[in-house]
Amino acid sequence: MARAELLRQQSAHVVLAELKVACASCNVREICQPAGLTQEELDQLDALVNVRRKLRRGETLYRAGEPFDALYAVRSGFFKARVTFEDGRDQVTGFSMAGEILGMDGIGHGTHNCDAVALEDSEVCSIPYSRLEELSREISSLQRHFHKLMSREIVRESGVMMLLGAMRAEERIAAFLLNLSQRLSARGYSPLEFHLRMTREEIGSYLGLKLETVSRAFSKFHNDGLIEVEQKFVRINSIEGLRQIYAHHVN
Amino acid sequence: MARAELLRQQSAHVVLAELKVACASCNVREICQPAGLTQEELDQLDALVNVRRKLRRGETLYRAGEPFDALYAVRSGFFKARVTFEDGRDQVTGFSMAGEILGMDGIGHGTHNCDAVALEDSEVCSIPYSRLEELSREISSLQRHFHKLMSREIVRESGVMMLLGAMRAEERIAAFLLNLSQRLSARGYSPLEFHLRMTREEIGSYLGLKLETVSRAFSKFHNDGLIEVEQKFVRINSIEGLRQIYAHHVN
DNA sequence: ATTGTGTTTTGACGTGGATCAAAAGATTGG
DNA sequence: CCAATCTTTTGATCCACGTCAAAACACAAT
Repeated sequence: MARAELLRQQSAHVVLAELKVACASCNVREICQPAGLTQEELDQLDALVNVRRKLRRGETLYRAGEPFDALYAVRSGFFKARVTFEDGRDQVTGFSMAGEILGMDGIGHGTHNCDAVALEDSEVCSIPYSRLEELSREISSLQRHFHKLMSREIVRESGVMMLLGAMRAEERIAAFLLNLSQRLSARGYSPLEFHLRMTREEIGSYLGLKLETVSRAFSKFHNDGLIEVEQKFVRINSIEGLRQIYAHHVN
Repeated sequence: MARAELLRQQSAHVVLAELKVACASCNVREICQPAGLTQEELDQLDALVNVRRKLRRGETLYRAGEPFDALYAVRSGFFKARVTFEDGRDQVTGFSMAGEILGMDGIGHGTHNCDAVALEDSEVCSIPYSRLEELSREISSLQRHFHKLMSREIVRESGVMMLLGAMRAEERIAAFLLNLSQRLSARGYSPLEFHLRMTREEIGSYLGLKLETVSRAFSKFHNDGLIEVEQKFVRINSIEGLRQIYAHHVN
């Protein structure tokens, strides 16, 4: 139901986009819809977020080391952020879904710090950074909004540090599922049924685990009646059960 | 991203306090100076960073959940950032030395996300956040500087995620020592001899290890002739040797 | 100095998750 | 459709680090 509603909004948006009414009607809320903007400010924002880019599954939006000049709002699709070591191994540092912002790691040093890879066919709006800076000097609610986004990314990462540093395998995976569920829910999708866009190996990389461990945890949760898993499809039977694993921690 | 890059990023906290002319008397040695400020702008910055606060060892600068209203520039001393679970366990998410900024995690939700605890007698300058926002709307170089600070904190944390997710105990500890060495060096202290301000347990918490593992790694490095350790005092005999451990990685 | 408390080291042992291996599904391309 | 490749599952074994324990050591208060 919620999903159908969102899809309806998305298709309506495509039509409107051609009429240059992008941000106000876009389901991407992260940066493009701070509250309390005047019509004029909304128009300025629309002008800011102008360039669209489509990516096929597997394509990279940007790579570590490339010059940074824009943030990206994910309009549709799913991305992973990845850092690669010299020896070829890589670590996934985050996943981004529609309505989230990519690229804030590049501001600090003027070059991207990681690769952003589309895990399915995706579309992004690019937000030229220099113009975002200008506009946020004029529109204080945009400024505040942008600062909150950056800060929340800091908080998100310190959450992952806790996952990695203080929790055991099953707790990490329960936390991962709950987090995904909550983010999907916040965007109008079902919090209880969804498709994983990433492989077990990518989940493992993100959580500091091996793919076999991820697989075993999924099987365990299934046997305990907490979830259904069929390949990439997940149904959560007991949010509360997952919370208990997550909250079990030590003790 | 190259491993050397990771180290650089972890260490690169730039200071807001360095923007402040009155901080000429500050013992913090600036790394870089902001460009293009008029005298009037400098005076405005001067007024911004006004309130000082001294903390004794063990005191908290702020606690998770408290309302956020200011950032803090560490003038002297040493802090840890810590997140506490409901069950009483805590995880150290970072260490801050003189010349670094604390509190950016609070912007996103208006409340602090972690505790900041002084590990030795320390002094901070507080920077009222609402005035920082105002001023950064007027002074674009301040705005840019602030954004870089936030972004570098994001990058620093993703570096820690890599430590925690992809490296083994001795590699983490070598990386930790190298990072500390580099940050101290950047502030004019010796990169080869320093006092640890935190306990083995706090190092372990930060690195996702137990204190015994930290202690054993120190002993191992000592036996291999890479470092001298006597309680909190550390002398690095071979930066290169530590780098090799750090770069050795699995396989 | 003395006592108490917190920190560090080291040894012995246990275990959670990695590694190795193999087979069963999925997915893609011809 | 089939063949090739990638992904997932599951079992068996291993080992890096955690856990438990004890003693040495540092430091602060008295």
